Amino acid sequence: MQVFIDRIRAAIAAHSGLDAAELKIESPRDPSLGDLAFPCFPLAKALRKAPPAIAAELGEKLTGDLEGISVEAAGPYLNFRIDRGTLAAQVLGTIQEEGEGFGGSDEGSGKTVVLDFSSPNIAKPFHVGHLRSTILGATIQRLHDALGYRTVGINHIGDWGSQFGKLVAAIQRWGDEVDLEGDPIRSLLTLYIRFHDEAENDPELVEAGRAAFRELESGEEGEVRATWRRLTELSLAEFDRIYQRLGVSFDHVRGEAFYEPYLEPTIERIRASGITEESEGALVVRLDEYEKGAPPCLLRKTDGTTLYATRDLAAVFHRWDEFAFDRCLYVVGSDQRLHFRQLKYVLRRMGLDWESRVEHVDFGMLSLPEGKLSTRKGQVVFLEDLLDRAVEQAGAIIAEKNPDLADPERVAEEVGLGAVVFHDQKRERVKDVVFDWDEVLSFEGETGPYVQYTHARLASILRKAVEKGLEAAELAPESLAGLADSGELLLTLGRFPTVVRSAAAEAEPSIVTRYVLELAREMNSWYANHRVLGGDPEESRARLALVRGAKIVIGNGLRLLGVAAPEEM
RNA sequence: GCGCCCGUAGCUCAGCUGGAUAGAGUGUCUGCCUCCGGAGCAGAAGGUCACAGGUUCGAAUCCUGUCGGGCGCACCA
Repeated sequence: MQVFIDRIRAAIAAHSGLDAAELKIESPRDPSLGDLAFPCFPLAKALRKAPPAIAAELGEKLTGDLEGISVEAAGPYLNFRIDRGTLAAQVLGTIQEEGEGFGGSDEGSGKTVVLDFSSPNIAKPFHVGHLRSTILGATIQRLHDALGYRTVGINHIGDWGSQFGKLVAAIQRWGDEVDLEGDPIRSLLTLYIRFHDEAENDPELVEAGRAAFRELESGEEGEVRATWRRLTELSLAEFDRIYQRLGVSFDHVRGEAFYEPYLEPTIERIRASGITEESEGALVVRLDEYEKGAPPCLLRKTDGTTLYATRDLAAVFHRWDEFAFDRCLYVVGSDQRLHFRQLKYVLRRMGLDWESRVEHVDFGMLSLPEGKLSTRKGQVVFLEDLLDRAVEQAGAIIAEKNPDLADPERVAEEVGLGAVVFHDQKRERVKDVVFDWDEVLSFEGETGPYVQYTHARLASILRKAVEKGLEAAELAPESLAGLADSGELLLTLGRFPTVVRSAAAEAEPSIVTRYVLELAREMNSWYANHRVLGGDPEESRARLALVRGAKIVIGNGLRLLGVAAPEEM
C-alpha cells in the first residue's frame, strides 16, 4: 500500500516542487471516488490559484506518469485509483511473502523500549482493575517487538512501602488466626482490613506498623524481613497462575524492593544536582516552576524512610543506566498522572535530556455500576471469576453450535479469554470504563469472538479448497483480475502495516482492535456476497488468494492483541 | 479552591491528528439457512458532534470561556 502512496507523492512532488514527504495523501470519503486522494488546498497559497484549477492541471500532468494508477480531478481533490490486478498482486504478494511477519518491519532495529506494566501489589487480590495494565502493556510490547525494537518488559511489583509494615504487624498479632499458606491472598486481605479497622483506636498498632517498615527498610535480616519474603513468594505464585493463563510474560520481575540498594545513591544523585531542599523536615524537590501549583516531589520523609516517588526515581535511573532506552513506557492508570508528571519534572530539573523518552501510558479508571472498586467493601470482580465465566459461556455456545468440535475445552478457553482480552482493548486507553458483565461476556457484534469466528470461517474455506484440490491463484496482476470488485478489502488489508506502526507509536492497542473489527466486518460481508468455491475455477483461485491473505492479516492482528486465532470454533 | 482528562445516535464507541454527504456495534423494527459455518449477512429508524464565542478557504477535530462527569492535589502506593 505504502508503495502506491510513495509513488503518488513522488509524482506530485516532481510536478509541484513540493517536498514529497510532506504531501498528505488520504482516503476519499466515498470509495467510489477513488482509492487515494490528494487535497490541493495547501498548494493554493503558493501557486496563487484556486484549488480546483490546481487539481485539474496537476491531474493532466500526472496522467501517464503513474503506471497502474489512474488519476482524476474532482473539484479541489485529485483522486487516484489503483488497477485492481496490480493492487491485488502487490498487497496479497506482500502478505504471502511476509506471512506472520506481515504488519511488522525493522524500523525499530537498534532501538530499545522499556515497558513497565501490570505491576500488581503483593498481598492484594488480582481483580479486573489490574487487567488493563497487564493486557495493554503486553500488547504494546508485542507491537514494538513486531517493529523490530528490542523490548524489555518489567513487572514492577508493589512489594515495598509502609503497607508491608502494617501487614507484618498484623501477622505478628493475628497471624495464627488465618490460613496463610492455604489461602494467602484472602488471609492477607483479611489481616489488612482488620489492621485498618483496629488502627483507628489503637495508636500502639499504628506504631508497630511503622516500626516494622523502618526495620524492613533498615535492611536488617530479622523476623520482619523473613515474614515479608514469605508474603512476596506466596503472592507471586498466585499472580503467575494468572499470567500463564493470559499468556503474559515478563523479561524482568522486579519489585520495588529490587531498587532498595539504589535508593540512597539515587537520593545522592539528585541532591548532587543541587535541586533538593529541606521542607518541614522532609527532603523535597520543588516543581512549581513547570506547573502552577504543582506539589513538590518528596524524596524522604521526616522519619527518614523513602516514598513511592523515591523508588520510582531509583527505578528510572536504573533502567536508563542499564538499557539506555529510546522509550520508557509506564502503563499505569490515569490516577497516577500527577505522579509521573512529577517524576519527569525532577528529571527535567536535573537537566537530563532523556526525560522526554519517559512516557506515562495512562489508561482510564475502571468502576462498577455500584461505584468505585473497593476490595475492602467487597466491591470487586476477581479476574479469575470473570475468566471462568467467560470460558464457561464459550463452552456452552460451542456445545450448542459446534458439538463435534475436536478440542472444545481448549477452544472455549481461547474464545472466552479472547472475549475478555479483546474487550479491554476495544476503546481508547484514556476512556474510563464502567464494568458491565453483559458487555464483557457478549460474543456478538464488535467482540473478540466475532473476529475469531471470521478467522475460523476463512480457515474453513481454505480447508475445503484443499479437499477439492483447488489452489490459490498465482499472485500476478493478470491472474488476480477477478478481484476487480474487491478493491476496498484489498485496500484495508494493505493498510495493516500503517495500523501497527501508529498503534505502537501512540501506544494505543485500540487502533489494532478497531482495525481488526473493520476487516472482519468487511470480510464477513464479502464472503456473504462472493462464493469462493464452486464457481468459475479461475475466479475461485483468485478469491482463494484473497481469503488466504485476509486470514493471515486477521490472525496477525489477533495475535498482536494477545487473542488466539482458532482454526475452528 | 487549583491542576489534568473526558463529553459525538436511546446505550457503548469510531472519526485516519484541519478536508468531500459525521460512521460502526448494540437496542427497536423488517428480511435472509435445499447455497463455502446464522458467534453471520442485508435493510429501516435514530445527530443542535454538551453549550457560547474565536482562529481560516474549510472545525466533531485547534484556541478561550461556561456547564456536566472522572481523576488527582507533601510525609499512602
